[in-house]
Amino acid sequence: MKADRTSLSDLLRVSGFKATEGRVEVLGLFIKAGRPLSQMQIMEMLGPRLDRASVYRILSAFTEAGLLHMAYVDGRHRVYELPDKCGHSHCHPHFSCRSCGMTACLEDFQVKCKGSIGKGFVAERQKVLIEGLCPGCKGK
Amino acid sequence: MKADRTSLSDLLRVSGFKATEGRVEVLGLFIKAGRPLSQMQIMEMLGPRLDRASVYRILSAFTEAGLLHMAYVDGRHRVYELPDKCGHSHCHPHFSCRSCGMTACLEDFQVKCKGSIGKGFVAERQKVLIEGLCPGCKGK
DNA sequence: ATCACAAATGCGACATACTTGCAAAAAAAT
DNA sequence: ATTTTTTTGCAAGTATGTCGCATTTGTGAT
Repeated sequence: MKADRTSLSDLLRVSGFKATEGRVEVLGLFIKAGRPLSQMQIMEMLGPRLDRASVYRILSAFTEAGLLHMAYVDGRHRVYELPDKCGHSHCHPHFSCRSCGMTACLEDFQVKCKGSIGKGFVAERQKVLIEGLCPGCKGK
Repeated sequence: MKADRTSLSDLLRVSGFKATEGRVEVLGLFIKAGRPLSQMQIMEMLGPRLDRASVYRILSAFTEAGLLHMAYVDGRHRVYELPDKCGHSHCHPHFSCRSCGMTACLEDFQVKCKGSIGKGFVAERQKVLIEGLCPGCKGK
């Protein structure tokens, strides 16, 4: 995926947004990182160029527009990601290390569901989080 | 499951806890409720008999000892439950309505995982959350 | 290119969920 | 019953997220 400012701006405008500097930067960050990001991580990468409140607003707006998904909640942090490889009704699972908090997308891991969720319920999305230990924290 | 105070106290002591009144009440609440509970719900049920901070400490301690699981995060609330029907490496999935926030345990819904989470990673627990609409919010 | 308008931002204040330090109280051990 | 250890209540503190409002910034029209 190309991530130059012009194409990012176009993508934003197509999604109904003004292509402001902050939005271009945040969207570019997600594309460049290729992994889930939280507000805090975004702030750390951008420095004080963008206000905390603006980052929150951008994340909410992007999520509502479908440009981002809230991937999972990590402790107290909401973690967002591009909806790459996520269909309408499922999303790839994630791993989270309970020791160091490190997270990763699990691409080679499939989840099969069986059974009914109950009469009258409509399933729209499926979130799977595997908790455990990463290689670094395993030995300790 | 019997839930009289004496057996609750014994269960607590076996788990390495002092059987204080607050702990007995909180554990009894989970057993009687038979559904996931948040700190706020517990406070509402108990009234001012137990301090907010104590409830948080009890929930943390119980979770660390394996008496409870943190089932999922509902908005800003951490929701806990007894580890009934949850093995070491899997846990029954939950449903959450995106409209009204109502949640439920999915007992008749199995999740099978296939594939590797990666070399060196240790999976300890699996959290599955289905998001969608409940019967009440479906029509709107 | 400039202007005017709608929308986004920054800032400060607020809200909420949770945590921590510490003295007092309650279990358990003696 | 007395001592010891753990837990509790209270109050203050921290962290994450939200809101209102004046100011700034894109954008489309001129």
